[in-house]
Amino acid sequence: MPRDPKTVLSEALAEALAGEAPEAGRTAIGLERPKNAAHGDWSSNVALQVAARLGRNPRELAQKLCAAPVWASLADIVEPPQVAGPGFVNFRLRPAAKLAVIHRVLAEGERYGHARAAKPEKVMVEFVSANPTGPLHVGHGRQAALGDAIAALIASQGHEVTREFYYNDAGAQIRNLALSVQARARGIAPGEPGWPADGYQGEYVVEIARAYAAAGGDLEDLEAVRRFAVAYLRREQDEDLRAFGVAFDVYSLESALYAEGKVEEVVQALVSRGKTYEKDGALWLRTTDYGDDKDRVMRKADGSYTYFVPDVAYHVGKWRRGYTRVVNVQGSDHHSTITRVRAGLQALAIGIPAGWPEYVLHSMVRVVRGGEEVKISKRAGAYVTLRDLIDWAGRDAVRFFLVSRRPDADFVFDVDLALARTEDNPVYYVQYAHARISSVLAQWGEDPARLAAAPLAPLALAREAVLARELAAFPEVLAQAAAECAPHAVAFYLRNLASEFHSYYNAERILVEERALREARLALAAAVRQTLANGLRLLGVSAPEKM
RNA sequence: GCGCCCGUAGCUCAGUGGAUCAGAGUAUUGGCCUCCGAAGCCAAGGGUCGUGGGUUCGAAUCCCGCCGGGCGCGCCA
Repeated sequence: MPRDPKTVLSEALAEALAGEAPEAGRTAIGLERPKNAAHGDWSSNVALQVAARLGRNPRELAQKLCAAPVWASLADIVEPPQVAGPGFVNFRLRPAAKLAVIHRVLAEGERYGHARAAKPEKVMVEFVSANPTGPLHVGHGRQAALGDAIAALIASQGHEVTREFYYNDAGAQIRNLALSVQARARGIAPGEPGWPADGYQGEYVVEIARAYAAAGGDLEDLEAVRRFAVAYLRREQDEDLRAFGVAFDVYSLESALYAEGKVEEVVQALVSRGKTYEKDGALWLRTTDYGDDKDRVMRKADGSYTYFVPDVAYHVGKWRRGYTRVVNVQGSDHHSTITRVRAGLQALAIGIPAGWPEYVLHSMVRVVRGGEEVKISKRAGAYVTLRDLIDWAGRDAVRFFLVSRRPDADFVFDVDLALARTEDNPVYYVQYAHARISSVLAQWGEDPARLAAAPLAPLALAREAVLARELAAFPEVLAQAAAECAPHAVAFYLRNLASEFHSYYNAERILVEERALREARLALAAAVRQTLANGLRLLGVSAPEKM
């Protein structure tokens, strides 16, 4: 396998720099793909950076770098570099070097784009973590799609990833749920005498009450009602997640933290470290020492703990389990917890880095239907569930759509668009390219394995070079998306790759008479198909052969 | 009032640790199936990148003010 052009260029550039500007010392060589293809395949701004530091003329330095002797030895890979603009050094790869990626894709297959981490880490992605007080709604769907894709991306870079779901089964809200079910079972409706103050009004509560009665449950036993309701809703949530293609490795329970004494342990540690004080009958944590705008209550006057205390205990557990990188995917309405949890962890001084854990906060999903916004209110019970979305638009479309926007961007999910115009969803566009290529390969009828060695020299068209260039970018797209927890970059990449293929397909025929050209084009198409499939898989979307 | 996030084409959104493009989809208009899948392709029109300053050779991108929107600001979770 030929060496990666980027690495070759980077090393050669470093050598040229050492020759022309030894006083620059060791400098990071920035090499990137120009957005504008007219500027070549690779471009470096190293002359601009170094010149600014040394007080030299950037364009002149760039000229000297271009004239360095090293390029002559790389003549079979790259054309002589060119200076452009204020001092960029631009590279244009030789056609053969550019097309070589096709063989690489076909050789690596499902692994193409994946990387072997120099230092594999134990990574946990915690997401969804919905409390068992109701069905999963659209916001949970966004979180499930995001979290699963982020986990897959990080795993693709060679790290060991665990998907974890944490649920709060110990708080006041669970008690409210139990009281609501009990009330419904007694025939009490919201607003009527006997209805709990913060009761859950959704229809699903009626269903749980009915099921509890059918199972012969004792209405007076609130603890039994609670267990039944939690189990019922957990089962429903699991079914929805399964239908969405999301699976977790570990489920953690808040109640277990109490049962195992982890919460008490953390409180004691904080007290003995002098990070707390008593005031107004409550126990406070000095979170202001760690950037919070005021101290926070840990133990209320009634003796119970506030919600973030078990959360700190939970994260101590994550750290002790060896997760050096933890990504928590949460709605932006929880952003204030970040400071508190990190403050608690820092106050314990057990070696946890200041920025640990990482958080990916996503904005709320606004659902629009019939031109009007559907308010999401769990208490009122009127909201769009994840199950609804899957039923309307299908799993692939929902997952692709929910993951194709930046997490922190506002998000409008137009139900009518998903319902009535499913064919306009970009996911079909990408899948269509995959199916189209599959169809061409089937029509060709020979063994695709042969294509892995097909000579590529016949690929002389500009469009073919563009496709090869796009294919070569895939590994970098994945690496960056994984580092930045930005799966939407993959969705946009796939959209673009599909677009370039459709364009090529319409302009040129693949199954031409001439055998050498035919097989070269088939190899290119097969490489595109493989890359599309690899990208879709990371997003949890299927890559159909027919549709 | 304070904190975090956001403001880019009619609409939905990319690009945002400077230089080398203001872009995609959609909508509108006009073309392309005797030929590998028309769920496709080609083309046109459409934006002083919320606004006013600042830094720089260069700002959608960085800094400050303002306007507009979202989310938080509880001994709720």
